[in-house]
Amino acid sequence: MHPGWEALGDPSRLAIVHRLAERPRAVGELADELPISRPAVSQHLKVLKGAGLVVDQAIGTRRVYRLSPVGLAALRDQLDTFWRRALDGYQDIVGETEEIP
Amino acid sequence: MHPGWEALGDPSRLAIVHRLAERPRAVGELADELPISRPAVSQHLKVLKGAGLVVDQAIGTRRVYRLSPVGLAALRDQLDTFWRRALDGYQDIVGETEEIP
DNA sequence: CGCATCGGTAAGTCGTAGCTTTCGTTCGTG
DNA sequence: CACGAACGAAAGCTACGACTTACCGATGCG
Repeated sequence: MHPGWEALGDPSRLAIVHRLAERPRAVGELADELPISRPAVSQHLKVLKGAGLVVDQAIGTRRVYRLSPVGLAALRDQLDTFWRRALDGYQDIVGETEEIP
Repeated sequence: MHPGWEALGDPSRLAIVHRLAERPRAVGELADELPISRPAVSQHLKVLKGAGLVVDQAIGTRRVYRLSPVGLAALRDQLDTFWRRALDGYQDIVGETEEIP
């Protein structure tokens, strides 16, 4: 639903991803560690879930969130494509400087 | 100077990166293809440059921008780390379901 | 030299994303 | 069954970022 890159663009959401990379956590657990309120964390998790970067699991009254490998892999692959194309362009600049002295 | 993830968070900047992935382009060239004005493109390029995602090269009156491999690799590696940690967490959930029946 | 092209900077406007507070709902527990 | 814990949803406020127009410096060309 959400573009994915915009999800990681926000500092608070990136911080959440960092915490979830260590281990899965509940909403309140994240809110305790971050300088924002718990509803704010919920809103961010909603965006991250919409982008397919996290998945949630209900355990009693708590909701445990964890990173989603598929969503992260999609962004990583796209970034990897950019990186490869950037290398190709870097080859060009070397070739040009030799051809146009 | 800029966090890097916020740079790719904006749709216009992501579009610029997409174009630069095809081939290096000048500022006006990008502005013609995008639905925003040329100064807006300049501002976005400034952010991307601050994040180390692009490098510029003056050719006459024109300024040609191209993707920077190092900046992109940094983000890709960090995303790859997230992905690997996500896979580890996925292993845990399988183990738990077997241990707590 | 003027003149045009190309691009960065400054100033100002406007929308929206992020946050908070409040409320409603679900689930576990005594 | 009543109470508390945990979370999501709604409403409202505010600050910031993305855009625009206008201006100015630098380079190339006749």
